[in-house]
This record gives sequence, C-alpha cells and structure tokens, in this order.
Amino acid sequence: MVKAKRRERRKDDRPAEILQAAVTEFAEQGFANAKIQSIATRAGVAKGTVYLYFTTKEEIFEAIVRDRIQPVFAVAATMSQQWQGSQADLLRRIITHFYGQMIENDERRMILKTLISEGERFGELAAFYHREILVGARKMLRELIRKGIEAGEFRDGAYAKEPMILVGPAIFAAIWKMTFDSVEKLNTKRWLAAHLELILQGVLSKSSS
Amino acid sequence: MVKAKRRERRKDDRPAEILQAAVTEFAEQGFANAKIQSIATRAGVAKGTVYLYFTTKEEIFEAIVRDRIQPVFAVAATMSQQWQGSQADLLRRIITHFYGQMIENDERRMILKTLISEGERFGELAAFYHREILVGARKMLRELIRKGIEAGEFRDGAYAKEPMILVGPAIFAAIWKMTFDSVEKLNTKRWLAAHLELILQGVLSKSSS
DNA sequence: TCGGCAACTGACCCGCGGGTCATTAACTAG
DNA sequence: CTAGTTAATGACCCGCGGGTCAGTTGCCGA
Repeated sequence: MVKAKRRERRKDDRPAEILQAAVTEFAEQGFANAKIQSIATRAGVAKGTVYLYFTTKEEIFEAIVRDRIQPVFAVAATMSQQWQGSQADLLRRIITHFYGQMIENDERRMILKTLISEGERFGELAAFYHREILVGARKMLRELIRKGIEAGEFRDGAYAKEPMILVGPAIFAAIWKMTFDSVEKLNTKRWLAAHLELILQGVLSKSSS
Repeated sequence: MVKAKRRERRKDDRPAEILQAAVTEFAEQGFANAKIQSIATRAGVAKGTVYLYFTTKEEIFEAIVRDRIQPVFAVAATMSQQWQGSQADLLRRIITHFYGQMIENDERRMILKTLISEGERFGELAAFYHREILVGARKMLRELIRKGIEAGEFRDGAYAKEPMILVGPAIFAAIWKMTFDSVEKLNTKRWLAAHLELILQGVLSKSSS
C-alpha cells in the first residue's frame, strides 16, 4: 500500500509497486479470486494504470514467477557449485534452504500454489517454469548425487535416475500448509528433520536388505 | 452423457448421473472453470434439475470427494488390517495402490488438484478431508511403522513422528502430472520404483552414518 | 380416464469483474 | 508562462455464468 498524493507521475517505479501489490493480493486471494481493482488499490493507483504496464492478469502472474522464484534456485545453484564439504551436507543445506525460502515463506508458497492450480491453463507458464527452474534444479541434484556416489558417500540406485524424488516430501509439506494448516498446523521443523533423515538413511534397519 | 427421451422422471438415478457428469466436467475444466450448464448437459438434464439435487457448485464437489476418494483409503485400511507378511511389503503394496488409484487415475488426480487449488476457500471441505481421510491414513502408517520397528524390520527415528512423509514423493508425482506432463511426461513406474527404494533404503551407503 | 402432485425445464435475472478509453492533469522544454 | 506530451484516472461496457422460478408435462392412484 503506497501512500502518496493522487496522480503522481512515476513511470519507473510503477511496475515494481504493482508487482508487489499483486504478490500480496494473489497470496491472500489466490489467482482466480484476485481482483485487478484490488491490486491497483494496494499499489495506490487506479485500475487503468495497471493496464498501462501489464496487458492481462496472466502476464502479471508470469512476471511474479520470473521475479520471485528464480532467485531462490539461483542461490542454490551457486551454493552447490562452490561447495567444498561432503555431498550429504550439501544436500542438507539445499533442502533446508528450500524449506526456508519456498515452504515457510508465505508469498512464495502461494506462487507455487497458483502455479499448481492454474498451471495447465497457461501452457507457456508451465513450460517456462519447467525450462528455467525445474531442469536446472534436477541437473544440480543429479550432479550432487553423482559426486556422492563417486566419493563412496552414497549408494547407487533407482533414486539416481529420478533425482527430484529427494525433494518430494517438501512438496507434500507445501501442500499441507496451503490446504490443511487451518485445521492442523504442520510442524515444519520436525517435518524437515524427518525428511532429511528419511532420504539419507531410509527406514530399513541395517541388518535388513 | 445419458441419452434418453426428454423429460423423463427418474428421481432416484439423477444424483448419481449428475455426480458422474460433474466428475468428468471438473476433470476437464477444473473447478473454477466448470459450468453447471455443462454438467447438466453431460447428465442429459436441464440446468434447473441440477439445482433440484444440489444447492451449490461447492456441494457437488464435496459429494464427489466423499463418493470417490474415501473408498480408495478404505481399501488400504482393510488391506493393512488383514496383512500377514512383512511390514515392508505392506508398505510397498499400499504405496503402489496409492499410485494406481490416485496418481495414475485422471479423475481422482483432478479431484486432488481441486482440493489443493480451492481447499482453503472451503474450510469445511478441507476439514472433512482431514478428518475422514488424512487422520485415518496417518494412523494406518503409524501403526505400520510401529509394527515394523517392533519386528526389527525398521529402525526407529524422526520419520516415525511424521508418518505421512513416507508418501511425500507421491504428491510430487501427482503435482508433476497435473502441471508439467504436457511439457515432459513423468515416468510413473520409474518414479514409483525410486520412491519405494528411497524410503526403504535411503541414499547413504552402508558404510556411512 | 382424469385430476393433481411433483419432477423437470430453460428463459431470465443479476452481480461481478476484466478490460477500455475519453478525459484530466502532472511534468517539461522552450 | 505556456503549450505539448503522456502518465494517470475511473466511469463505463459487456460477457459470463451461478442461481431462480413460473410454467410444463410425466406419472400414478382413484
């Protein structure tokens, strides 16, 4: 909510302000329920002004994904390139980072939810997200696993063929928070601990298998 | 699509027919985009007739959840009560069942998607789903883990405190199929294999930890 | 056969909100 | 100071679809 005297001309700042307002509106209302009028009001602007900078509601959402989600994965990519310690520790770091940035952060979690909810409708957006984010994330995990196996830290196996499975439980956590947190809060810390332990150790006792 | 001469009176059959039509419509259009008129047409009935049996679009959706999802979990519950073999095998069975019924089945996956997308909006529905399905599923898994630990099959650990984490990767699979399958198909069989292996064995080599 | 109940119909009502555009006024160059 | 440019405004348009209800007709019991 930007407060200012009416009818200021600030061409350069508007897009960012409108985007921020849209993130908030989407987070509170979801995509389908979000009103352009409400985004405009939050940005301290008239409805028509929004259309000066974005042509459709969809375009606003795409801009948000580009602006808010990509950085999270860029950080993880950098971290993994520069890593010196064990691959197990790197994996713990990356997944912990992901929980902090994507599951516990209300704004980004809501972006994720919208992507899930409306992803099919915007083929282009799903394709963008796949291309720019998922492929890179998977590559990073695949590399991490490869190094881990080479170092004798990790065993080889079916999971190495589907690296994204390592973050599977995090998605469940995101869904739970989106959908059922009003009924029963998810203990994110405990869930994260269980997640890390599970993927690293599995459930079988050492004597089995 | 029921074909029949116009204006038949079949009070008893209508609800089931409308529900089936609605499942199809929701699966194709998603909840927000589904039109009552279209559901009516699919059911071979006028729009007004739909409102004779259901008062709102939401109510139709709730009826679908009750009618289509609960049975899947009921089967799993029965299976686990009567199980004689090892808990690891039971776990494999249950998860495989879940993939077949919920992830690979288009109708049910779409119901799941709708629940995720619109779950918050209908607090009552989320509460119902939590109460009638999730709590039971978690109880079942908790019991399975307990038995496994007692039998020495499973080790104890943080995962035992968050049993639902065992199905986490399945949710990722569902999301992927919903959102990105048009860009890149998920190999469900391979994913399932990786899932089972991961949760049972983890990624660490035996010498580590 | 015929009344009357209630299942069924679909034209209509109406609020909503995405998107438009004629008008207004902030800023600037000269 | 003024005229020209263009950012900003918000009343308006319009299609959509959820939900209604007065009228129609199938069916059954007498």
